[in-house]
Amino acid sequence: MSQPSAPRKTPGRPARISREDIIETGRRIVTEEGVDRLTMRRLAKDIGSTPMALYHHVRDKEELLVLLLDDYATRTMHRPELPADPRERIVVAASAIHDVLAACPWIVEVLTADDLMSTSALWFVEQIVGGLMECGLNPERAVHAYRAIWYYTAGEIVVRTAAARRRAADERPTYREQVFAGLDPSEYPRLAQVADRWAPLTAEDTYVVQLRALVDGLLLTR
Amino acid sequence: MSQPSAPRKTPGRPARISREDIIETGRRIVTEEGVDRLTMRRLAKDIGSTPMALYHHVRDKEELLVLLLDDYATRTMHRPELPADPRERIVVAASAIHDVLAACPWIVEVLTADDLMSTSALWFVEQIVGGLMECGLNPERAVHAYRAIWYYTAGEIVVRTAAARRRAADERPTYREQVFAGLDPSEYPRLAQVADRWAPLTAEDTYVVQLRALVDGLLLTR
DNA sequence: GCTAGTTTTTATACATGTATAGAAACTTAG
DNA sequence: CTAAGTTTCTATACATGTATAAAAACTAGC
Repeated sequence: MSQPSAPRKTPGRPARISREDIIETGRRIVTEEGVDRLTMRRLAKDIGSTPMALYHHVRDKEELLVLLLDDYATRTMHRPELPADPRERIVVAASAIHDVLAACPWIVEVLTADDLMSTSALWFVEQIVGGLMECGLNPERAVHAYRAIWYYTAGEIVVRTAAARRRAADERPTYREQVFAGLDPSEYPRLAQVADRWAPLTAEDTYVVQLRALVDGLLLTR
Repeated sequence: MSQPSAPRKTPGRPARISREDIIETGRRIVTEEGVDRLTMRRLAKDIGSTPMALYHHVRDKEELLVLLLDDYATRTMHRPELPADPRERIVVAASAIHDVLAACPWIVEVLTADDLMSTSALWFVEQIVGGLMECGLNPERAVHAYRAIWYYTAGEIVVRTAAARRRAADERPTYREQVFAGLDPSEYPRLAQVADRWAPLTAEDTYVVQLRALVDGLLLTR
Protein backbone atom coordinates (compact mmCIF):
# COMPACT_ATOMS: atom_id res chain seq x y z
CA MET A 1 0.00 0.00 0.00
CA SER A 2 1.14 3.47 -0.78
CA GLN A 3 1.40 6.10 1.87
CA PRO A 4 -0.68 9.05 0.73
CA SER A 5 0.21 10.98 3.85
CA ALA A 6 3.88 11.08 2.89
CA PRO A 7 5.19 14.50 1.79
CA ARG A 8 4.77 13.59 -1.83
CA LYS A 9 6.01 16.29 -4.09
CA THR A 10 5.09 16.58 -7.69
CA PRO A 11 7.89 16.35 -10.20
CA GLY A 12 8.81 19.22 -12.41
CA ARG A 13 9.81 22.75 -11.84
CA PRO A 14 7.95 24.22 -8.90
CA ALA A 15 5.45 26.89 -9.77
CA ARG A 16 6.27 30.42 -8.75
CA ILE A 17 2.84 31.79 -9.39
CA SER A 18 -0.54 30.24 -8.78
CA ARG A 19 -3.97 30.67 -10.25
CA GLU A 20 -4.95 32.36 -7.01
CA ASP A 21 -2.14 34.90 -7.42
CA ILE A 22 -3.38 35.64 -10.90
CA ILE A 23 -6.98 36.08 -9.82
CA GLU A 24 -5.99 38.23 -6.88
CA THR A 25 -3.80 40.53 -8.92
CA GLY A 26 -6.31 40.60 -11.71
CA ARG A 27 -9.04 41.59 -9.30
CA ARG A 28 -6.89 44.41 -7.95
CA ILE A 29 -6.19 45.81 -11.40
CA VAL A 30 -9.82 45.58 -12.45
CA THR A 31 -11.22 47.19 -9.33
CA GLU A 32 -8.59 49.92 -9.14
CA GLU A 33 -8.18 50.81 -12.81
CA GLY A 34 -10.93 49.12 -14.76
CA VAL A 35 -11.09 46.07 -16.94
CA ASP A 36 -9.53 47.91 -19.90
CA ARG A 37 -6.27 48.07 -18.04
CA LEU A 38 -6.16 44.36 -17.49
CA THR A 39 -3.72 43.05 -20.08
CA MET A 40 -1.72 39.91 -19.89
CA ARG A 41 1.52 41.89 -19.94
CA ARG A 42 0.39 44.23 -17.22
CA LEU A 43 -0.84 41.37 -15.10
CA ALA A 44 2.42 39.50 -15.57
CA LYS A 45 4.46 42.54 -14.63
CA ASP A 46 2.44 43.19 -11.48
CA ILE A 47 2.79 39.58 -10.51
CA GLY A 48 6.53 39.57 -11.19
CA SER A 49 6.46 37.13 -14.03
CA THR A 50 6.15 37.02 -17.80
CA PRO A 51 3.03 37.05 -19.94
CA MET A 52 3.34 33.54 -21.22
CA ALA A 53 3.80 32.12 -17.75
CA LEU A 54 0.21 33.03 -17.06
CA TYR A 55 -0.90 30.65 -19.74
CA HIS A 56 0.11 27.69 -17.65
CA HIS A 57 -2.53 28.65 -15.13
CA VAL A 58 -5.35 29.98 -17.31
CA ARG A 59 -6.28 28.79 -20.78
CA ASP A 60 -6.69 32.25 -22.23
CA LYS A 61 -7.83 35.72 -21.30
CA GLU A 62 -11.48 34.81 -21.55
CA GLU A 63 -11.07 32.09 -18.97
CA LEU A 64 -9.33 34.62 -16.76
CA LEU A 65 -12.30 36.95 -17.05
CA VAL A 66 -14.69 34.13 -16.25
CA LEU A 67 -12.62 33.32 -13.19
CA LEU A 68 -12.68 36.95 -12.14
CA LEU A 69 -16.43 37.10 -12.56
CA ASP A 70 -16.72 33.92 -10.56
CA ASP A 71 -14.55 35.41 -7.86
CA TYR A 72 -16.62 38.57 -7.89
CA ALA A 73 -19.87 36.63 -7.66
CA THR A 74 -18.57 34.55 -4.79
CA ARG A 75 -17.63 37.64 -2.84
CA THR A 76 -20.80 39.52 -3.64
CA MET A 77 -23.66 37.04 -3.71
CA HIS A 78 -24.81 36.48 -0.20
CA ARG A 79 -27.81 34.30 0.31
CA PRO A 80 -30.76 36.47 1.17
CA GLU A 81 -33.93 35.53 2.98
CA LEU A 82 -36.21 34.29 0.26
CA PRO A 83 -40.00 34.56 0.37
CA ALA A 84 -41.99 31.47 1.25
CA ASP A 85 -44.25 31.84 -1.76
CA PRO A 86 -42.50 29.89 -4.52
CA ARG A 87 -43.47 32.25 -7.31
CA GLU A 88 -42.12 35.20 -5.40
CA ARG A 89 -39.04 33.21 -4.48
CA ILE A 90 -38.29 32.66 -8.16
CA VAL A 91 -38.56 36.37 -8.87
CA VAL A 92 -36.37 37.38 -5.95
CA ALA A 93 -33.70 34.78 -6.69
CA ALA A 94 -33.52 35.71 -10.36
CA SER A 95 -33.40 39.38 -9.48
CA ALA A 96 -30.54 38.72 -7.10
CA ILE A 97 -28.52 37.12 -9.88
CA HIS A 98 -29.47 39.91 -12.22
CA ASP A 99 -28.50 42.70 -9.87
CA VAL A 100 -25.10 41.26 -9.06
CA LEU A 101 -24.24 40.71 -12.69
CA ALA A 102 -25.64 44.03 -13.84
CA ALA A 103 -23.39 45.81 -11.36
CA CYS A 104 -20.33 44.18 -12.88
CA PRO A 105 -19.00 46.42 -15.63
CA TRP A 106 -16.81 43.95 -17.45
CA ILE A 107 -19.69 41.53 -17.73
CA VAL A 108 -20.33 41.77 -21.42
CA GLU A 109 -17.07 40.21 -22.49
CA VAL A 110 -17.91 37.17 -20.44
CA LEU A 111 -21.65 36.82 -20.18
CA THR A 112 -21.83 34.83 -23.33
CA ALA A 113 -20.42 32.06 -21.18
CA ASP A 114 -23.09 29.43 -21.01
CA ASP A 115 -21.35 27.76 -18.12
CA LEU A 116 -20.74 30.96 -16.33
CA MET A 117 -22.89 29.88 -13.44
CA SER A 118 -20.41 29.75 -10.66
CA THR A 119 -20.74 27.62 -7.61
CA SER A 120 -21.83 30.63 -5.66
CA ALA A 121 -24.72 31.24 -8.01
CA LEU A 122 -25.84 27.65 -7.95
CA TRP A 123 -27.77 28.16 -4.76
CA PHE A 124 -29.92 30.72 -6.53
CA VAL A 125 -30.42 28.40 -9.47
CA GLU A 126 -31.48 25.72 -7.02
CA GLN A 127 -34.04 28.10 -5.54
CA ILE A 128 -35.42 29.00 -8.95
CA VAL A 129 -35.67 25.44 -10.20
CA GLY A 130 -37.12 24.35 -6.86
CA GLY A 131 -39.68 27.13 -6.92
CA LEU A 132 -40.72 26.23 -10.42
CA MET A 133 -41.21 22.59 -9.47
CA GLU A 134 -43.08 23.61 -6.34
CA CYS A 135 -45.44 25.51 -8.62
CA GLY A 136 -46.27 22.34 -10.44
CA LEU A 137 -43.76 22.08 -13.26
CA ASN A 138 -42.17 18.71 -13.83
CA PRO A 139 -38.38 18.62 -13.80
CA GLU A 140 -38.04 18.90 -17.56
CA ARG A 141 -40.30 21.92 -17.81
CA ALA A 142 -38.64 23.46 -14.78
CA VAL A 143 -35.23 23.29 -16.41
CA HIS A 144 -36.55 24.77 -19.61
CA ALA A 145 -38.33 27.49 -17.69
CA TYR A 146 -35.15 28.28 -15.79
CA ARG A 147 -33.29 28.56 -19.07
CA ALA A 148 -35.88 31.01 -20.34
CA ILE A 149 -35.36 33.11 -17.23
CA TRP A 150 -31.61 32.95 -17.73
CA TYR A 151 -31.85 33.91 -21.40
CA TYR A 152 -34.02 36.87 -20.53
CA THR A 153 -31.69 37.93 -17.75
CA ALA A 154 -28.50 37.55 -19.75
CA GLY A 155 -30.03 39.27 -22.75
CA GLU A 156 -31.20 42.18 -20.68
CA ILE A 157 -27.78 42.72 -19.18
CA VAL A 158 -25.79 42.25 -22.36
CA VAL A 159 -27.97 44.48 -24.50
CA ARG A 160 -28.35 47.15 -21.87
CA THR A 161 -24.73 47.46 -20.78
CA ALA A 162 -23.48 47.30 -24.36
CA ALA A 163 -25.84 50.12 -25.26
CA ALA A 164 -24.67 52.15 -22.30
CA ARG A 165 -21.06 51.62 -23.25
CA ARG A 166 -21.76 52.69 -26.80
CA ARG A 167 -23.47 55.85 -25.66
CA ALA A 168 -20.52 56.67 -23.45
CA ALA A 169 -17.96 56.12 -26.18
CA ASP A 170 -19.66 58.05 -28.93
CA GLU A 171 -21.43 61.34 -29.05
CA ARG A 172 -22.97 60.72 -32.45
CA PRO A 173 -26.66 59.82 -32.58
CA THR A 174 -27.14 56.10 -32.68
CA TYR A 175 -28.19 54.33 -35.81
CA ARG A 176 -31.44 53.50 -34.06
CA GLU A 177 -32.19 57.15 -33.44
CA GLN A 178 -31.60 57.94 -37.09
CA VAL A 179 -33.88 55.14 -38.17
CA PHE A 180 -36.64 56.22 -35.83
CA ALA A 181 -36.32 59.81 -36.91
CA GLY A 182 -36.96 58.94 -40.55
CA LEU A 183 -39.79 56.52 -39.92
CA ASP A 184 -42.62 56.45 -42.42
CA PRO A 185 -45.83 56.64 -40.35
CA SER A 186 -47.93 55.10 -43.08
CA GLU A 187 -45.82 51.98 -43.21
CA TYR A 188 -44.92 51.80 -39.52
CA PRO A 189 -47.87 53.38 -37.70
CA ARG A 190 -47.28 51.80 -34.31
CA LEU A 191 -43.57 52.55 -34.23
CA ALA A 192 -44.13 56.10 -35.43
CA GLN A 193 -46.64 56.51 -32.65
CA VAL A 194 -44.03 55.71 -30.00
CA ALA A 195 -40.94 56.93 -31.84
CA ASP A 196 -40.28 59.96 -29.66
CA ARG A 197 -40.86 57.97 -26.49
CA TRP A 198 -38.77 54.99 -27.55
CA ALA A 199 -35.48 56.13 -26.07
CA PRO A 200 -36.77 57.07 -22.60
CA LEU A 201 -38.99 54.00 -22.50
CA THR A 202 -36.17 51.61 -23.30
CA ALA A 203 -33.98 53.41 -20.82
CA GLU A 204 -36.39 52.57 -18.01
CA ASP A 205 -35.44 49.60 -15.90
CA THR A 206 -38.39 47.24 -16.00
CA TYR A 207 -36.46 44.04 -15.49
CA VAL A 208 -38.50 42.85 -12.53
CA VAL A 209 -41.86 43.71 -14.04
CA GLN A 210 -41.16 41.78 -17.21
CA LEU A 211 -39.57 38.97 -15.21
CA ARG A 212 -42.83 38.62 -13.30
CA ALA A 213 -44.70 38.43 -16.58
CA LEU A 214 -42.32 35.76 -17.84
CA VAL A 215 -42.68 33.71 -14.67
CA ASP A 216 -46.44 34.07 -14.77
CA GLY A 217 -46.47 32.87 -18.35
CA LEU A 218 -44.16 29.97 -17.62
CA LEU A 219 -46.41 28.84 -14.79
CA LEU A 220 -49.68 29.05 -16.71
CA THR A 221 -51.34 25.67 -16.92
CA ARG A 222 -52.36 25.38 -20.47
CA MET B 1 -31.59 80.25 -55.98
CA SER B 2 -29.01 77.56 -56.16
CA GLN B 3 -29.14 74.90 -58.76
CA PRO B 4 -29.13 71.55 -56.98
CA SER B 5 -29.24 69.76 -60.33
CA ALA B 6 -25.86 71.17 -61.33
CA PRO B 7 -22.99 68.64 -61.34
CA ARG B 8 -21.81 69.82 -57.97
CA LYS B 9 -18.72 67.99 -56.93
CA THR B 10 -17.49 67.77 -53.41
CA PRO B 11 -14.05 69.07 -52.70
CA GLY B 12 -11.27 66.85 -51.58
CA ARG B 13 -9.65 63.77 -52.94
CA PRO B 14 -12.18 61.51 -54.62
CA ALA B 15 -12.84 58.24 -52.88
CA ARG B 16 -11.58 55.11 -54.56
CA ILE B 17 -13.54 52.74 -52.38
CA SER B 18 -17.01 53.04 -50.98
CA ARG B 19 -18.83 51.65 -48.00
CA GLU B 20 -20.74 49.46 -50.43
CA ASP B 21 -17.50 48.01 -51.78
CA ILE B 22 -16.41 47.23 -48.27
CA ILE B 23 -19.66 45.53 -47.38
CA GLU B 24 -19.72 43.57 -50.59
CA THR B 25 -16.16 42.31 -50.25
CA GLY B 26 -16.68 41.66 -46.55
CA ARG B 27 -19.76 39.61 -47.28
CA ARG B 28 -17.86 37.56 -49.84
CA ILE B 29 -15.05 36.78 -47.41
CA VAL B 30 -17.43 35.89 -44.62
CA THR B 31 -19.65 33.65 -46.69
CA GLU B 32 -16.79 31.93 -48.48
CA GLU B 33 -14.27 31.56 -45.68
CA GLY B 34 -15.98 32.42 -42.43
CA VAL B 35 -15.93 35.42 -40.17
CA ASP B 36 -12.57 34.47 -38.67
CA ARG B 37 -10.90 35.21 -41.97
CA LEU B 38 -12.33 38.70 -42.11
CA THR B 39 -9.47 40.95 -41.04
CA MET B 40 -9.02 44.56 -41.92
CA ARG B 41 -5.78 43.76 -43.77
CA ARG B 42 -7.31 40.94 -45.73
CA LEU B 43 -10.35 43.03 -46.62
CA ALA B 44 -8.14 45.90 -47.72
CA LYS B 45 -6.02 43.65 -49.87
CA ASP B 46 -9.06 42.08 -51.56
CA ILE B 47 -10.48 45.51 -52.22
CA GLY B 48 -7.18 46.79 -53.56
CA SER B 49 -6.55 49.32 -50.86
CA THR B 50 -4.84 49.66 -47.50
CA PRO B 51 -6.18 48.80 -44.05
CA MET B 52 -6.40 52.33 -42.78
CA ALA B 53 -8.30 53.50 -45.82
CA LEU B 54 -11.21 51.40 -44.64
CA TYR B 55 -11.45 53.51 -41.53
CA HIS B 56 -12.72 56.46 -43.51
CA HIS B 57 -15.80 54.48 -44.40
CA VAL B 58 -16.46 52.47 -41.25
CA ARG B 59 -15.77 53.59 -37.71
CA ASP B 60 -14.19 50.32 -36.61
CA LYS B 61 -14.46 46.62 -37.15
CA GLU B 62 -17.51 46.30 -34.94
CA GLU B 63 -19.41 48.74 -37.09
CA LEU B 64 -18.36 46.76 -40.12
CA LEU B 65 -19.80 43.61 -38.58
CA VAL B 66 -23.03 45.41 -37.73
CA LEU B 67 -23.25 46.58 -41.32
CA LEU B 68 -22.67 43.05 -42.54
CA LEU B 69 -25.35 41.72 -40.25
CA ASP B 70 -27.68 44.42 -41.48
CA ASP B 71 -26.87 43.50 -45.05
CA TYR B 72 -27.45 39.84 -44.27
CA ALA B 73 -30.76 40.58 -42.59
CA THR B 74 -31.92 42.70 -45.49
CA ARG B 75 -31.19 39.93 -47.93
CA THR B 76 -32.65 37.19 -45.81
CA MET B 77 -35.69 38.57 -44.03
CA HIS B 78 -38.61 38.39 -46.38
CA ARG B 79 -41.95 39.39 -45.04
CA PRO B 80 -44.02 36.29 -44.46
CA GLU B 81 -47.76 35.95 -44.25
CA LEU B 82 -48.56 36.63 -40.62
CA PRO B 83 -51.52 35.14 -38.77
CA ALA B 84 -54.55 37.30 -38.19
CA ASP B 85 -54.65 36.50 -34.49
CA PRO B 86 -52.47 39.17 -32.88
CA ARG B 87 -51.01 36.90 -30.24
CA GLU B 88 -49.97 34.39 -32.85
CA ARG B 89 -48.69 37.19 -35.03
CA ILE B 90 -46.36 38.30 -32.25
CA VAL B 91 -44.98 34.80 -31.87
CA VAL B 92 -44.44 34.28 -35.57
CA ALA B 93 -42.81 37.68 -36.08
CA ALA B 94 -40.44 37.21 -33.14
CA SER B 95 -39.60 33.71 -34.31
CA ALA B 96 -38.80 35.04 -37.75
CA ILE B 97 -36.29 37.48 -36.29
CA HIS B 98 -34.90 34.75 -34.10
CA ASP B 99 -34.46 32.24 -36.86
CA VAL B 100 -32.67 34.63 -39.16
CA LEU B 101 -30.28 35.77 -36.47
CA ALA B 102 -29.69 32.29 -35.10
CA ALA B 103 -28.63 31.12 -38.54
CA CYS B 104 -25.96 33.80 -38.67
CA PRO B 105 -22.74 32.41 -37.25
CA TRP B 106 -20.88 35.63 -36.60
CA ILE B 107 -23.79 36.95 -34.63
CA VAL B 108 -22.28 36.86 -31.19
CA GLU B 109 -19.67 39.50 -31.82
CA VAL B 110 -22.40 41.89 -32.82
CA LEU B 111 -25.60 40.97 -31.09
CA THR B 112 -24.76 43.09 -28.12
CA ALA B 113 -25.70 45.96 -30.41
CA ASP B 114 -28.75 47.53 -28.92
CA ASP B 115 -29.44 49.38 -32.12
CA LEU B 116 -28.82 46.37 -34.28
CA MET B 117 -32.39 46.41 -35.47
CA SER B 118 -31.91 47.12 -39.12
CA THR B 119 -34.46 48.74 -41.34
CA SER B 120 -35.35 45.38 -42.75
CA ALA B 121 -36.21 44.07 -39.30
CA LEU B 122 -38.28 47.08 -38.41
CA TRP B 123 -41.30 45.66 -40.16
CA PHE B 124 -41.24 42.72 -37.78
CA VAL B 125 -40.86 45.02 -34.81
CA GLU B 126 -43.87 46.95 -36.08
CA GLN B 127 -45.87 43.74 -36.25
CA ILE B 128 -44.89 42.76 -32.73
CA VAL B 129 -45.60 46.14 -31.18
CA GLY B 130 -48.84 46.36 -33.16
CA GLY B 131 -49.92 42.93 -32.06
CA LEU B 132 -49.21 43.76 -28.43
CA MET B 133 -51.28 46.91 -28.64
CA GLU B 134 -54.04 45.05 -30.42
CA CYS B 135 -54.10 42.71 -27.47
CA GLY B 136 -54.85 45.60 -25.17
CA LEU B 137 -51.48 46.93 -24.05
CA ASN B 138 -51.05 50.67 -24.09
CA PRO B 139 -48.08 52.00 -26.08
CA GLU B 140 -45.78 52.20 -23.09
CA ARG B 141 -46.44 48.64 -22.00
CA ALA B 142 -46.20 47.46 -25.56
CA VAL B 143 -42.71 48.90 -25.94
CA HIS B 144 -41.60 47.37 -22.69
CA ALA B 145 -43.11 44.05 -23.65
CA TYR B 146 -41.34 44.17 -27.00
CA ARG B 147 -38.08 44.85 -25.21
CA ALA B 148 -38.64 41.82 -23.01
CA ILE B 149 -39.17 39.70 -26.11
CA TRP B 150 -36.01 41.14 -27.63
CA TYR B 151 -33.96 40.49 -24.48
CA TYR B 152 -35.16 36.91 -24.38
CA THR B 153 -34.42 36.43 -28.05
CA ALA B 154 -30.99 38.02 -27.98
CA GLY B 155 -30.07 36.18 -24.80
CA GLU B 156 -31.11 32.85 -26.22
CA ILE B 157 -29.02 33.34 -29.33
CA VAL B 158 -25.96 34.73 -27.61
CA VAL B 159 -25.81 32.12 -24.89
CA ARG B 160 -26.63 29.25 -27.19
CA THR B 161 -24.22 30.04 -30.00
CA ALA B 162 -21.43 30.93 -27.60
CA ALA B 163 -21.90 27.59 -25.89
CA ALA B 164 -21.86 25.78 -29.21
CA ARG B 165 -18.68 27.54 -30.20
CA ARG B 166 -17.02 26.66 -26.94
CA ARG B 167 -17.94 23.01 -27.31
CA ALA B 168 -16.51 23.01 -30.80
CA ALA B 169 -13.25 24.63 -29.76
CA ASP B 170 -12.49 22.52 -26.74
CA GLU B 171 -12.72 18.85 -26.04
CA ARG B 172 -12.38 19.27 -22.30
CA PRO B 173 -15.52 18.94 -20.18
CA THR B 174 -17.05 22.29 -19.48
CA TYR B 175 -16.86 23.89 -16.12
CA ARG B 176 -20.61 23.45 -15.83
CA GLU B 177 -20.30 19.70 -16.32
CA GLN B 178 -17.70 19.52 -13.60
CA VAL B 179 -19.85 21.50 -11.23
CA PHE B 180 -22.90 19.35 -11.90
CA ALA B 181 -20.89 16.19 -11.48
CA GLY B 182 -19.79 17.15 -8.00
CA LEU B 183 -23.14 18.42 -6.83
CA ASP B 184 -24.10 17.79 -3.20
CA PRO B 185 -27.65 16.36 -3.32
CA SER B 186 -28.39 17.35 0.24
CA GLU B 187 -27.68 21.02 -0.46
CA TYR B 188 -28.94 21.14 -4.03
CA PRO B 189 -31.70 18.50 -4.17
CA ARG B 190 -33.51 19.86 -7.21
CA LEU B 191 -30.39 20.36 -9.28
CA ALA B 192 -29.05 16.97 -8.30
CA GLN B 193 -32.34 15.48 -9.41
CA VAL B 194 -31.93 16.82 -12.93
CA ALA B 195 -28.13 16.88 -13.10
CA ASP B 196 -27.75 14.05 -15.57
CA ARG B 197 -30.52 15.40 -17.77
CA TRP B 198 -29.30 19.00 -17.69
CA ALA B 199 -27.09 18.84 -20.77
CA PRO B 200 -29.63 17.22 -23.11
CA LEU B 201 -32.42 19.37 -21.76
CA THR B 202 -30.56 22.61 -22.33
CA ALA B 203 -29.55 21.39 -25.76
CA GLU B 204 -33.20 21.14 -26.78
CA ASP B 205 -34.51 24.05 -28.79
CA THR B 206 -37.56 25.30 -26.95
CA TYR B 207 -37.35 28.89 -28.06
CA VAL B 208 -40.88 29.08 -29.41
CA VAL B 209 -42.47 27.30 -26.47
CA GLN B 210 -40.90 29.66 -23.95
CA LEU B 211 -41.61 32.62 -26.19
CA ARG B 212 -45.29 31.68 -26.09
CA ALA B 213 -45.12 31.57 -22.31
CA LEU B 214 -43.46 34.98 -22.23
CA VAL B 215 -46.07 36.48 -24.54
CA ASP B 216 -48.87 34.92 -22.53
CA GLY B 217 -47.42 36.37 -19.37
CA LEU B 218 -46.94 39.80 -20.91
CA LEU B 219 -50.56 39.84 -22.03
CA LEU B 220 -52.04 38.74 -18.72
CA THR B 221 -54.36 41.39 -17.37
CA ARG B 222 -53.39 41.68 -13.79
C1' DG C 1 -2.17 78.85 -63.26
C1' DC C 2 -1.54 79.21 -58.31
C1' DT C 3 -2.77 78.92 -53.57
C1' DA C 4 -5.65 77.47 -49.82
C1' DG C 5 -8.77 74.20 -48.12
C1' DT C 6 -10.87 69.61 -47.91
C1' DT C 7 -11.15 64.77 -48.22
C1' DT C 8 -9.10 60.31 -48.97
C1' DT C 9 -5.30 57.37 -48.95
C1' DT C 10 -0.79 55.66 -47.43
C1' DA C 11 3.07 54.58 -44.32
C1' DT C 12 4.52 53.74 -40.02
C1' DA C 13 4.08 52.47 -35.34
C1' DC C 14 2.19 50.50 -31.22
C1' DA C 15 -0.51 47.59 -27.95
C1' DT C 16 -2.36 43.26 -27.39
C1' DG C 17 -3.37 38.14 -27.28
C1' DT C 18 -1.02 34.17 -27.88
C1' DA C 19 1.75 30.35 -30.64
C1' DT C 20 6.24 28.12 -30.56
C1' DA C 21 10.66 26.59 -29.02
C1' DG C 22 13.61 25.89 -25.74
C1' DA C 23 15.74 26.79 -21.15
C1' DA C 24 15.30 26.13 -16.17
C1' DA C 25 14.15 23.73 -11.94
C1' DC C 26 12.57 20.23 -9.85
C1' DT C 27 11.69 14.52 -8.70
C1' DT C 28 12.76 9.89 -9.28
C1' DA C 29 15.30 5.68 -10.89
C1' DG C 30 19.62 3.74 -11.35
C1' DC D 1 26.08 11.62 -8.66
C1' DT D 2 23.93 11.07 -13.17
C1' DA D 3 20.28 10.56 -16.50
C1' DA D 4 15.60 10.73 -17.67
C1' DG D 5 11.23 12.67 -17.18
C1' DT D 6 8.07 16.33 -15.89
C1' DT D 7 6.47 20.81 -15.14
C1' DT D 8 7.04 25.72 -15.30
C1' DC D 9 8.99 29.66 -17.04
C1' DT D 10 11.32 32.80 -20.59
C1' DA D 11 12.34 34.73 -25.11
C1' DT D 12 10.94 35.55 -29.44
C1' DA D 13 7.73 36.12 -33.07
C1' DC D 14 3.46 36.93 -35.39
C1' DA D 15 -1.32 38.46 -36.49
C1' DT D 16 -4.50 41.84 -35.56
C1' DG D 17 -7.03 46.34 -34.63
C1' DT D 18 -6.14 50.88 -34.95
C1' DA D 19 -3.73 55.65 -33.67
C1' DT D 20 -0.98 59.21 -35.87
C1' DA D 21 1.18 61.90 -39.29
C1' DA D 22 1.91 63.00 -43.68
C1' DA D 23 1.21 62.60 -48.65
C1' DA D 24 -1.98 62.68 -52.53
C1' DA D 25 -5.87 64.24 -55.25
C1' DC D 26 -9.31 66.88 -55.82
C1' DT D 27 -12.37 71.97 -55.82
C1' DA D 28 -12.87 76.85 -55.27
C1' DG D 29 -11.19 81.55 -55.12
C1' DC D 30 -7.99 84.66 -56.98
